[in-house]
Amino acid sequence: MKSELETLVEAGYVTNPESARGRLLVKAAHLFKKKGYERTTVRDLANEVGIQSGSIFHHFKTKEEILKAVMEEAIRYNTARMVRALETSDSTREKLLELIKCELTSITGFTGEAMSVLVYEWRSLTEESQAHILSLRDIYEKLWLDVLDQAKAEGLVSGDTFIVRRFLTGALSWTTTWFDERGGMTLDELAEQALLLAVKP
Amino acid sequence: MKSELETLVEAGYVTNPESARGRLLVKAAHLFKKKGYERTTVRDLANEVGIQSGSIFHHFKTKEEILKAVMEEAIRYNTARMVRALETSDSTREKLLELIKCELTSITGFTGEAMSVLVYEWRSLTEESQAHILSLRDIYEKLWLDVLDQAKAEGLVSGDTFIVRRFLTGALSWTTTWFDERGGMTLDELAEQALLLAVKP
DNA sequence: TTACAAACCAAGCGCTTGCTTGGTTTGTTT
DNA sequence: AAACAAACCAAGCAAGCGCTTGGTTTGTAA
Repeated sequence: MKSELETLVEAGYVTNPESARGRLLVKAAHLFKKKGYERTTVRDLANEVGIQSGSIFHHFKTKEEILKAVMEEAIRYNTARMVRALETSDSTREKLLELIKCELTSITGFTGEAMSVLVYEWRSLTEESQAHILSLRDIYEKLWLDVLDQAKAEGLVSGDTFIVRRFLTGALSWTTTWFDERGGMTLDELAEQALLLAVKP
Repeated sequence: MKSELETLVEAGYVTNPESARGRLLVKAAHLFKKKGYERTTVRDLANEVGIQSGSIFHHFKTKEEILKAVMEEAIRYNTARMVRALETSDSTREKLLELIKCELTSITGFTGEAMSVLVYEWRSLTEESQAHILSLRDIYEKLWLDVLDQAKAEGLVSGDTFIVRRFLTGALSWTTTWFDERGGMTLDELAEQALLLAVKP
């Protein structure tokens, strides 16, 4: 069976991570998370990929465009994964848990470094790029709010759904700094704990 | 009555914000939050303070030392405030609420910009500075964990206290990106909402 | 084999950066 | 008014930065 990633690549929705451009983006996400965007030079990045620094500009016009691409592809990929997860779950509680799992996976898994960059480095984007990324994030957030509003209507969640979502955003994105699956706790267990932040037992 | 800040200044524990060095730190925190540490040049900072860029190095040996000082003073100040708040509260539930209020105040109030810098810019510190700041943060975190452990012993909190604290850290620190007291919600109301993340109703 | 484009190299330009230097001003103490 | 230190200025250096350039290699398809 074709993986979701393959499907999205073939649709031209995200870059194939095995292409020259894709490998560059993966390494960029890695360095941008590890050292920060500004502290990472194009020479660092070229060295990591194994090419000359000038060759980078065959694939991207500017360094900032690399940062933008790292963020954009991460959002695209994870939005698609969330849409799919919502389709296959029934109850609202289950949908909420799936959203949490999806977000935790996006933070700790394949796109983890890119998601971290998205959170910490958005100030390094030009205003135009910021607006563009923000519009993509709005689509993502709409999925969350719709489910949370449904949960509230069912009495599953109390309190303002905007605030619940914001608390959750912070709590979940912060896991990137401490959670390690090797630490004895699985991601699903962590998701269950996180669900308790939002719903009454 | 003498303010807590004055007391700490006289004890030589933090820098007087009205001194030359103190004003520099306040402006630095402002710029570091607004533009990020790496994107802020010593010329930017000097311009904001109203001096020449070279004059900065009369007060600090390196640019990194400014960043370190911004972080260190913020932690010192807020740790002192937390200790004081715990002294004047009785029940564990009250202590927990006070901790949350303290942290929210540190994030949204006087030291807000510095706390934001602390969260987002620690990678720009040298390893030595990172270790130093971390040791100060450990003292701060110990206060939190002691209260949370007490709360768990009283059945007020369920689940691992480490994880509860980490969820809270993320949720609260994220408020810096969205909370605005002018938005109709007071800080105390927000604190009550945050308390619900940790304790059973 | 030829044709062509994608991918890359080697070299370096122009600019900005953190920081240094030697000297001057300002404020306080005696 | 003398003495001294804290605070600051004016000028610029050395290094590192993003990015450009003209040319070469590699892969692919007819």
